[in-house]
Amino acid sequence: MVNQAESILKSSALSITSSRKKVIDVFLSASTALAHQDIEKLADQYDRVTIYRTLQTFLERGIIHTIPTTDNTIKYALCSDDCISSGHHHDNHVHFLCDQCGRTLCLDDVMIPAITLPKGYSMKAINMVVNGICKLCRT
Amino acid sequence: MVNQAESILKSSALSITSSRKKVIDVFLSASTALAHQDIEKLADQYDRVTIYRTLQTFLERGIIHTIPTTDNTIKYALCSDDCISSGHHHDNHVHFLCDQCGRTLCLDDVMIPAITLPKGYSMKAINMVVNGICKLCRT
DNA sequence: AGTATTTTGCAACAAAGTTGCATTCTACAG
DNA sequence: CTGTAGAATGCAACTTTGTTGCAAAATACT
Repeated sequence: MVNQAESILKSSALSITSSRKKVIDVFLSASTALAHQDIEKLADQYDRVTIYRTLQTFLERGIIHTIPTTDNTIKYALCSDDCISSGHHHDNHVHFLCDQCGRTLCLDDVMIPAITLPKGYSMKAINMVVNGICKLCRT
Repeated sequence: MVNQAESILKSSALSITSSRKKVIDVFLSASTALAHQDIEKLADQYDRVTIYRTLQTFLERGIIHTIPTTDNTIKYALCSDDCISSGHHHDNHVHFLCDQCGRTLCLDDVMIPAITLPKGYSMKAINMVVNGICKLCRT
């Protein structure tokens, strides 16, 4: 059986190292988007700098993407399969940030509606982030 | 003639100090949203800490609001008049981040469309940020 | 004008992110 | 399977960003 992390690295033409596999595994087993700090803690056998560089590389290759948040933290999440394979990034679902538990979730079923920009503006990417209380915190 | 900065401070029941006036003036004369760093440079006669605290205060009073961005910077922008006066914040226009010049603009004319969240989620705020090339950079 | 209260600046600190370089690891040719 | 070029890692030092406590200064109000 082929490791999922390894196949992701292979399809991005990246060399397979234990730190990279670990970071991908962390994402795969996380149900939410992660801050740098979270990843550092969950992969604490690796150097802080290595995590920075790994995330940087993954961003460039489109393995992960960032989610803008209203607090000052950047969150990272794995791109969905079709997002990776298509080469260029199109992440067109809405993200949800729970004000209570702080988790960032991908609402894969909620698409970002189309908008019309004023004349002269061209769009390369679009992000939609909702703040509120998530399902788990309400029950 | 009454200073615009002073009237903003008065309507928020804040004491009028030169640093606060300066920060508001910086926003008033800026055509774009500003990062903390920008404000620090444009109001560099004041201490770094004072800028932090001033922005904090303005956020609490709803004089300014934050704009989430995909890079790791928070941008601040003045709230529009009706946004301030209504007491509770509703910032329902789209923001634009130019990948070329780095400027963050409020597209006041482009409203955020309504979306439907999955069952169990409640919405408190919503943000929509478009990345691309702005009007000025295209010409 | 005098005074209680708020705001500011300074200093010290904590956290986050970056860079250069020597060492180690990976991929690949032979 | 082994040797090696090139890539990735860890370490140390550093810069930037953000926070906290406290004394001095400024503001609002009597």
